[in-house]
Parts: sequence; C-alpha cells; structure tokens
Amino acid sequence: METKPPLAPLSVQELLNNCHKLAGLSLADLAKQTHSSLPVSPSKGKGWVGQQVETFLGATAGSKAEPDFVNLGIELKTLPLNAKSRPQESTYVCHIQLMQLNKQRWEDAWVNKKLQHVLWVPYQASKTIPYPNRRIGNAILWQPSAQQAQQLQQDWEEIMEKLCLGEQQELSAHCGQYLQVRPKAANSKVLTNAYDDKGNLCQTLPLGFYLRPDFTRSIIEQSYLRA
DNA sequence: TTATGATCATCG
DNA sequence: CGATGATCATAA
Repeated sequence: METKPPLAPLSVQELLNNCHKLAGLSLADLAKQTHSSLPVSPSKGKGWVGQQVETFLGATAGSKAEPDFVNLGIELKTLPLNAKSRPQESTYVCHIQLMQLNKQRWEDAWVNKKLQHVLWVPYQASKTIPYPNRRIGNAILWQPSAQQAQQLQQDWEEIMEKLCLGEQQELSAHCGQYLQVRPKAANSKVLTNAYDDKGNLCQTLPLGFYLRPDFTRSIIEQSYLRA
C-alpha cells in the first residue's frame, strides 16, 4: 500500500478538477481516454464504467479494503441513472464478514467507514441510449447528514442483530429501509463460512451491504438544491 | 478465494 | 416497472 499510482490526486481540489474533465464525456470518449475498449456487451461489462472512472481519476485499482483515494479518505462510486435521472440500481457498499460480526459497533463498522465520504459520479444508464453514447455527469462529493447517518445506523443495527443470531437464512433484502443485505457472489452455489443459529460453524451464501435506490436518489436531489 | 467494480433477469 | 435474488468481470 506504499506505492501510489502516479495519477492519484493529491488534494480534494485536484480530484474535483479531474471530475470536471470527466463530466460530459460519453462512454466512448471515456474508453479513448483510458486507452481501453468498450465491453463487447453490456452484460459482459457490468463493472466497466466504475473501473474506467477509477482509472481516469487515479484511484487505487484493485480490490483493497480501503478507500479508493486512500490519502484523501474518499470512496468512489459511479451511479447509473435512468431516463428520469433517478438511480437505476442499488449501490453495492461492501462485503459482509460473516465470521467476525460479533462485537462490531456502528462507529467502526466497515460499511459505516466506507460511507463517511463518497464521491458519486452519476452517468446515463438508460437502455434507450446506445451504450457508447451514454454520458458522465457532474460528480457529487458527499458526506452523510446527521439524519442520513442515523437512518443507516438504524438499518445496520437491525441487520446485525439478525446476523449475529445466526438468522442469515431469514435475512432477506426486505430488511432495512435504506441499507439492505443481498447475495454477493459469482453465483448462488458459492459458499463461505458462517455460524448457524446454534453458534456452530456452517456454510452459507456470501452477503454484501447495498444502498437502496431511494437513498442514493436523495443524495443527488440534495445536490440539485445546493447547485 | 475474497475482495473490488457493479448490472442482469425474473417475478410479483 | 421496481425490487430481489442471481450473475459477470477483474485484481491480488
């Protein structure tokens, strides 16, 4: 973690300047800028936009369990918007460590830390727009309001209670108003270690935290009011 | 294998 | 037509 990419922004201002260069680019433009090529098909390129934006902005590539801009403490998320400029999908936050979820407090929960400071990069994801023509929007540097933080913590407490009781089988995506739990795996047959309701070691489907579209929608609407 | 980046595909 | 559960790609 000692080595930083040469393009990594040294300040928030530099990061925002780079975001400004990004705004308005089509996905075809983005591919050219990052010297990559567009996915052969949208279904084969699910994480492509996020990856290319990371590259463009000089984020740390790869799957490290730390912020994308580690020196700035900022997490990067691209946000697909539909024709109504509303989030089209939920937003993945992080993997859930089922083996060590006891004794965790909200203050030092991984999901909380990730959401402390997020750079949202919205872009057009409506299927009515040809994939190469979809454009990147203006980035939003966001920190949760007291109310948002409280709502997230509430959901988290509810979810963690069930997880700690070994009730991950009963835990569906219906739980939580803004923060939810969903499968996070290559497919439904993938298994990872966990504890069952009796505290015995068992195997279960890996899970991750996601933000519901309603929550991210409030973030971009909040930014409209500021602008 | 586990983490990251997410969207797809189906169903109510 | 939105949400849930399933799935695709890549890095280390």
